[in-house]
Amino acid sequence: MCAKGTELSERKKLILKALVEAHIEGGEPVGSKYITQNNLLSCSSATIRNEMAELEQMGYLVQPHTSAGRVPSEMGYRFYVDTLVEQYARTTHEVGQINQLLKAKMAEIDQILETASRLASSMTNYTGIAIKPKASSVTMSKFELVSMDENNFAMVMITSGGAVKTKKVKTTGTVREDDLRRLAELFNECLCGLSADMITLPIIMEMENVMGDSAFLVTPAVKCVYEVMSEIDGGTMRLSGINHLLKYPEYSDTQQLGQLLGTLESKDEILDLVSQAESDDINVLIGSESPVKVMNNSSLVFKPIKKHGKTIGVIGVLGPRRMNYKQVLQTIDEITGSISSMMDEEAPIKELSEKGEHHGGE
Amino acid sequence: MCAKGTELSERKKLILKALVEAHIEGGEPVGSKYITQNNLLSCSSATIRNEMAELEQMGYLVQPHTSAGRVPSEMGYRFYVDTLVEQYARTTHEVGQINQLLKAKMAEIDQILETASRLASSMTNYTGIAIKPKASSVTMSKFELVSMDENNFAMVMITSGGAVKTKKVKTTGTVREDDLRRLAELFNECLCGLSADMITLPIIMEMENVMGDSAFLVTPAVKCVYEVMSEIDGGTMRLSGINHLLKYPEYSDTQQLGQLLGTLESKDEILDLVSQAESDDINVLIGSESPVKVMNNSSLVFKPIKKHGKTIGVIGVLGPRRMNYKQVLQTIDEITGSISSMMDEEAPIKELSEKGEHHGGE
DNA sequence: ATTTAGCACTCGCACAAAAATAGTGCTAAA
DNA sequence: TTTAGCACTATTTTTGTGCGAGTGCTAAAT
Repeated sequence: MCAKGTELSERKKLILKALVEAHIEGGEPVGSKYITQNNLLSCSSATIRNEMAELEQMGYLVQPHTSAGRVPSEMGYRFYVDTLVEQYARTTHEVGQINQLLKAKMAEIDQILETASRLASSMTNYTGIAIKPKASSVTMSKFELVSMDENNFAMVMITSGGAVKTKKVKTTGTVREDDLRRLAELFNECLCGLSADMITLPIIMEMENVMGDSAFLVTPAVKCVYEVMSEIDGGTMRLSGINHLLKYPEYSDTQQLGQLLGTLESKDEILDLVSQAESDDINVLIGSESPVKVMNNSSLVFKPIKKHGKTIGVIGVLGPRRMNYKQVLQTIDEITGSISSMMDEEAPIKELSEKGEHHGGE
Repeated sequence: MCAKGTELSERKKLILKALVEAHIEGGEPVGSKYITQNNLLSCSSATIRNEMAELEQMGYLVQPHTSAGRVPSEMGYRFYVDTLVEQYARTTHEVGQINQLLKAKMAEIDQILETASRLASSMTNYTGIAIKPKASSVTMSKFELVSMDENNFAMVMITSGGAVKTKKVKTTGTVREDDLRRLAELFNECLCGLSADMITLPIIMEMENVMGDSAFLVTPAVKCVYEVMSEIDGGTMRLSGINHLLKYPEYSDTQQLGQLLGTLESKDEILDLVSQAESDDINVLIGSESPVKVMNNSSLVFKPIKKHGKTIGVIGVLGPRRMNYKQVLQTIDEITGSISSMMDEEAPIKELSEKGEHHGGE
């Protein structure tokens, strides 16, 4: 908007920073006096007042009413975050902990995301968000069919992304192992590489044709493929640590909080939000920068997790606008980093063997 | 506790019922006057007052302070619910809707539960709960290994309960199709029917022995089995419609609400709670009847879903103590009923074929 | 003997006035 | 350019008061 650039004197920056942090800490408007007392600014409250007045004119600060202290405006937060992002240093001492926690739970991608979200929440004291974005177009790269009993078989699908999905299929008639093998072959031939909308009726009919007597297997199986594809497409979102929100007075308006939670649960909006804004690095949405109206006094910090260049998930944190950006930025970055690197080296397989052998010795 | 039996006169019952319902409706203490006016009790407020005084002495009512109306005590609610449970009639007109909604989403058990929880929440306006209880002891009934690429294969496991689970396994060396087949055979031979704690080191070593050169495959694969078993064991809980809670003033104490949400998220307590109380039919926990302290002014209504006599999930509703038990009991019963019956007839497979054919015509 | 009417009494709540607080803006001096 | 001091103002907190809802009791009515 009215980005006048870096017209801020060094002292103004210092004051702004101090004020933002004080406000994050306490949640209340902060006055000139407070700053002179607690911070090492070597000037008097009057000076601060002058500066603050200017900062307010420039749009960085807002005062809720005459004779209240100042509160950072959205622009103020934005400035604070931007300068912060440039400079925040990785204090590596927490990384170890993250790694350990994540490794312990290393499993499917969903689990990782869930754990990461929990982790983010508990480390920052805000609400953690884990998102598995919509995959634009899923295709299958391999099918395998496993018989379970006379009327059921399991369908194992490996997606182009390398994920393994399984569905149970109930058939109307009895299934012979033999037919299953043929069907699997057929699927591998005809359906690999096709996205959901490319599986057309003619293809299905042709397959039924080929299967002859066992044509009745085709439709339910294809239906499964459909389902899995759209399921993966759908996207997922998980929250953890909602209770943290309640600690902050800005969410004491139950009306609004209710709306917010409702919006979060319906997930679509957030899902869109996140997939749009993907800047590949940490994103910080402050207040009304978010298109979701109900998040006006909330901030959302999130960062995608990449594997081989593809986004496979997003980890983030939701909290009041006055969230502790310093800590949050750092934490999110570390968590996503840990996951990413862990993804690349892939499962720490050796561990069980060790565990197993040590087991006797302990 | 002090169950003096059915010492309640018919009129007392009527008054109690009227009062409970009035309180559910409005949320505020209800006085003698209100009852004479709105309900068809043919006596004056003074009489009601006398009766209410007695009811209070007996412990069915409580007055928050002198000169406020009465509020049902826990015991009062309990009485109300108990009589209600005997008599509540199934109004079948909503069942159709439930069936439809559930069928549309018919998929894996997790999805069903999730959908059901959502449904319960939206139909009752309270918070829906879906629980997949801890399975006391899972065993595998079949293994299948599917190669993905040189260093990865997928492991498909069919549990004793008939669920299909998949895990991706990364190996340290190259995998030949041949070895996979052998390994699968071996697993089917050695591990079927074993619960997690029965898979001991000697068994693993023996398998490694048999596999010879390809022994390196065994450990990571076994680890997966472990993981899946404990994962299934774990139990799962999902909430939906948390925002509904906020509509009720009893949750306006953000402090307490926060604790409640925290407890809910950690899920263990609720999981235990539910698996303990399993009376196989509808359970109603009113206020402090629940061992979870933080739920003192909440009620929990839930009912297990059975398949072939085994509990595979629990659907419930959480709300304020003054929840609309009539409606909730009914709804939960209908939803669980729908699911159960749907489970038995199993997937409505024909549908896709129809859909497919109509597809061209539309 | 049970129900009803009437009345005095008790709280809590909502509203209003008053006091206290905190922080600003401005002016004048350093 | 910074600082000190002071007047000003809006908010918050405290205090006080009246109103109303609802009870409990007693006495009359059925």
